[in-house]
Amino acid sequence: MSMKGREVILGILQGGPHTGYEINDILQTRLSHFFDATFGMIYPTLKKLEAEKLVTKQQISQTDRPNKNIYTITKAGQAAFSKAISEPTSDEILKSDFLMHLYFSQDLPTEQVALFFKEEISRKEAKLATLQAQLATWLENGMTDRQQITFDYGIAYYTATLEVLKKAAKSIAS
Amino acid sequence: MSMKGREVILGILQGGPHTGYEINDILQTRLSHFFDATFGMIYPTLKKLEAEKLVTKQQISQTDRPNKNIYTITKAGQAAFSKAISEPTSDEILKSDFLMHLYFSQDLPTEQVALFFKEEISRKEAKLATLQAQLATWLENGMTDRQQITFDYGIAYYTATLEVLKKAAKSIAS
DNA sequence: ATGTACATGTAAGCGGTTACATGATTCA
DNA sequence: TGAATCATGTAACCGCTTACATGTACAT
Repeated sequence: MSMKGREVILGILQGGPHTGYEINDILQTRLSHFFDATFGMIYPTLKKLEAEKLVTKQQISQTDRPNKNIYTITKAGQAAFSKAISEPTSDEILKSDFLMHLYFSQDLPTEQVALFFKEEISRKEAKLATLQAQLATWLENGMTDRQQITFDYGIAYYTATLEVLKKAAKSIAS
Repeated sequence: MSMKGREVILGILQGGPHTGYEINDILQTRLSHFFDATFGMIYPTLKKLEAEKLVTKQQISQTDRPNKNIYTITKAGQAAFSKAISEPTSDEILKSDFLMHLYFSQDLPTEQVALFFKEEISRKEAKLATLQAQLATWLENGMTDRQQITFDYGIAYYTATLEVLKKAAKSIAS
């Protein structure tokens, strides 16, 4: 079994105490090319983790901004995380709704397929830009060599697939 | 919302009647780089689809092999599929347990990380080989130009990521 | 006026996973 | 003798999605 939201959140908290909002931010900017998270998953998971005593919550009252909860990993949490990270890795999974549409698009008009391409290319370019924009800040705040590999992987993945997409988009238009 | 198992199975049945076993085979060989399916999902989905009258079942008794059920899409099923395929496409999602391990691997010994790399490279090479091996048969049985793009995408994706992985594996070993 | 950043939560339910159960035939 | 191919299913459960609910401050 692969690492779930539970273990991923513990992993982020290993790097220091954070609020749910900050956890989401890290996930969206640095891990978004290989994990997808939403608040709907983050907050309930944090609650469960607290109930299991794998993290502790510190409530901070703020006047100008909404109150916040800062979560800190416990010893038990660190043990749970160490165990998870040592487990063998499982298969990578790619789910592409765009490729699925394309695969079964025989009865769709060219214009509609062209629109699907346009949208997928935009989304990927945006994702690539977000990742590239992160590099500077990330290097300043401390990026390990191993994390750099996950970054390179993301760049290569977006670059290679965008190239196929752009070539194909041209060919179907003609 | 993206296409779920339900719509994917309807899409395959648009191409002709099939058993659950055959549906799995198509999914594993031609769509495995952008969709993941298991029997645990296929059979229950087929059952629901039949209950909703989107497909019909024909039972075939066999003596030398297990009996089988051949499913055929109905008009209502075709309508449901047409609707689904016309919907806008949603974001691609990549889940990589390997990259997650790598991202959080600071406390793991080099040898263990090296093993993770080795396993991930093997898995990806196997996937790439399966896809490439399909090409000939697929072209014979009829492959649309649009399906060819999904194939090219898979090859590019595996090739580019394998390259990053192989380079990185060398660098961490030293 | 509109959007973005900050900030947290719940309830219902879906869609899939995991584990189990069965069994003949053919090929190496 | 073991593995692969053919072939189908169920039951329990989990993990996440979706939709909803709320509110301030600041910038454009």
